[in-house]
Amino acid sequence: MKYSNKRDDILQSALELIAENGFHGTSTRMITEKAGVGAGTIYCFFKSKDELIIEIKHLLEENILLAVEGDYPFSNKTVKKNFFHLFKTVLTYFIIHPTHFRFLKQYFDSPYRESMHIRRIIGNTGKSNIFQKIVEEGIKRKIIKDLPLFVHFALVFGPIVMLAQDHVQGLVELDDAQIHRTIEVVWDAIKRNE
Amino acid sequence: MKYSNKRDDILQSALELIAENGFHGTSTRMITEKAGVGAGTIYCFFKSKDELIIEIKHLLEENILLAVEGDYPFSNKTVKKNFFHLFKTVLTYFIIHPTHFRFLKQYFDSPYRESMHIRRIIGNTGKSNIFQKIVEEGIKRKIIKDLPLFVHFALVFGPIVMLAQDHVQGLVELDDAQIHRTIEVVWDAIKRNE
Amino acid sequence: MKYSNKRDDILQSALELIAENGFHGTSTRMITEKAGVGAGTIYCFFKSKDELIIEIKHLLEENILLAVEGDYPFSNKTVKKNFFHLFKTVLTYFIIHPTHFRFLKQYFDSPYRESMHIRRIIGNTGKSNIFQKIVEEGIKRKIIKDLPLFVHFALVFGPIVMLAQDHVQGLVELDDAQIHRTIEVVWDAIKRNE
Amino acid sequence: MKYSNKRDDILQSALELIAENGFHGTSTRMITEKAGVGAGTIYCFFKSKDELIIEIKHLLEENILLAVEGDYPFSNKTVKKNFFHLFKTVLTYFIIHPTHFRFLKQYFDSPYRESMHIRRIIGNTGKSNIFQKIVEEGIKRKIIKDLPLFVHFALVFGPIVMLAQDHVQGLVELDDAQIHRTIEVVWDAIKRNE
DNA sequence: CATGAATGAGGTTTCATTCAT
DNA sequence: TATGAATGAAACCTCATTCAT
Repeated sequence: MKYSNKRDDILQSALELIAENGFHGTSTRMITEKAGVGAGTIYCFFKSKDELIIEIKHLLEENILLAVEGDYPFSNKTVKKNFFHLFKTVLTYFIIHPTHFRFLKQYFDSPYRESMHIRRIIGNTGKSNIFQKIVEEGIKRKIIKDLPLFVHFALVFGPIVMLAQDHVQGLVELDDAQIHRTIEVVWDAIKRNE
Repeated sequence: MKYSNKRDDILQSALELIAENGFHGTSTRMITEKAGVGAGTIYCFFKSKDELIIEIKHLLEENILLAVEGDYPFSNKTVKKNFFHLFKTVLTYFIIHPTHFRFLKQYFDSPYRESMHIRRIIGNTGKSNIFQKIVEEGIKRKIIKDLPLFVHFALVFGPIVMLAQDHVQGLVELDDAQIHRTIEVVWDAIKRNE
Repeated sequence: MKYSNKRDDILQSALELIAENGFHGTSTRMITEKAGVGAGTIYCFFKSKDELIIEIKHLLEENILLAVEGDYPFSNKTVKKNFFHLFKTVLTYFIIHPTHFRFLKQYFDSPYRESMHIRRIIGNTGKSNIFQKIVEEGIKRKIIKDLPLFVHFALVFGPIVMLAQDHVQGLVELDDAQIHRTIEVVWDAIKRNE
Repeated sequence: MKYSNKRDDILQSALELIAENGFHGTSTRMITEKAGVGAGTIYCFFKSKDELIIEIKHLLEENILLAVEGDYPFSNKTVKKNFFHLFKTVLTYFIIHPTHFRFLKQYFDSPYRESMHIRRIIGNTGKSNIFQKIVEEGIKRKIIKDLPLFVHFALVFGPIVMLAQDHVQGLVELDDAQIHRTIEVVWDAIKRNE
């Protein structure tokens, strides 16, 4: 095994507590108590509370990327199919993993790491910029409206985040049918008329 | 004048500091120093730091509502015109008052007041529910798609918040033409086809 | 009054505790408890534990300088009389104020402030460098041996520090007669033969 | 070999680190890392960090004693020659081994082991009290002034320590000629006039 | 209404030490 | 003998809040 159990326990406890109470509402003491380890054990694995938080962020990013890319062959499909897949996978991921969503929302929105933005996860980060590719191909093929990428991003991920937020807060229930209808509507926004 | 100058100074200082540094990054000491008042003076006007923050939120809410309603006669116009007015006013407000946007973003996203949500400002709160009225009328008249209100909300305010965020962070410049084009696209999403 | 009582209480408690237990053996908690103030009160007056310690050092330095210069007119006397006065005053000061001696010894010897040295107090600091003047005048008048200043310094203050240390540790009792005889001997070292 | 390599490595690392950073500035972790051993290995050889430090002190004491006694036949020589030999050897030892000097200075000056004193190394301790013998013989033969031993000690070792300190801190360069001249001056102090 | 000295609970982090391997 | 993961007490410091003025 790559890491000891305790390391994982700490990561999991921190993820859940921070999703619940925010960074500043979560003391290292709370984390270690929930994880069932000694108060100093965090510092066997992470240089500081900050590093722990950044590590969680990295793990979640990898996770989401995996969910989106997975074994789905983007290159064999139509622009519309790719778009539907991306939208559905991301929204579903947030609904299935509300804790991850809440953590990331706090991470990107808080002044904790000012320079980051949720788009970095799905949009432009690292090896992957699936969304950008879909949009650019759609524009080139005259399937999608010719708007700046950041507008497309806002049109697509703005609703995703807000719906996930509603769901996570228990204000609404999103089933597959509802999600599918919503994607159709967003597609109406970005697709070219006629 | 309704309030003493000192009270206003405290509110203004707190608003700016919190927009910049977040709730937990802003100590009462910072607020009183920036406001040029004594360390204890906050407690002449507010029961606690929390109450101060809630008061700021209320004031901003009123402000935005005023900007949206202002002297615009919603009842004399078409659904589309009303929608365009609402979208443009809200987004423009956030762009003109980045400090307000940042404060509210932090307020609603943080676990500070778990039960709140940005929709409460514009959507459903208190005396006003303009958005709801526009949507319901549009649905009744078969101009707007028949979707749950919360979906419409996500489709409209999701992009607004994300664009405002981009603008506030200095990632993009949103001029009137750009805003107008974006509204058209969102309208494509929610309007009925044919 | 320039400072509140509490500030003085903290200074005094810190001085005594550090003289007894050293810097690292003295926690801020010990200081505040001995001073009878709250745990955070140190930070009303000093930016950090370090600043508190530095402030104590400054006060002691001023004190010693005052004792040495006082109203003694160095310029009216012979080199030998001036030397006797300086030696006696410094050694006596350390004997009367063993706490001050112990604090300063720890301050200058510990790697706390590596760059400092006990000579700075009496020798070269700030406006005053009495010892240097005495030595230089003595050399010019051919009363004192022509050696580098630092050697003279070691010859004179080395024994002073070591005797004070003996006294402070209770190993010996130094009375005025003993001190006087000792000065004579040190004078034998630095004075020119014939 | 008497001790395992690891034990020696720990002793050497601790000596160097403590000379550089002081007792409290040197963690057991630093020592074991520098020594290239496991974190717990210290406790295979020493009951505690304190015991390790005391062991180092003992080793250094033995070392210095060896340097002073070496194969120099104190009993065949004059008081003055013996005195010169002792002074020169001790000062030179400190200059050659600045790490040892710094360690011992910290050890004796800190409240770490309150009861100790530098004199114990050379003066009165254990099997050896060379300095005492020289002084007593000098007094008996009317070569050295009839002063208490501790005064002689201060007169001789006070300057030694202070010069070594200057040298170690890089404030001065002490060559053999300089050392020799200095011994002459100290000798002027303690020798009987006429 | 206004102050600011004072508080002390609670925050993150360090570190000597232990113990199962 | 040797390890190093794990511990938890204790360190320094921050900060919302109080209260005598």
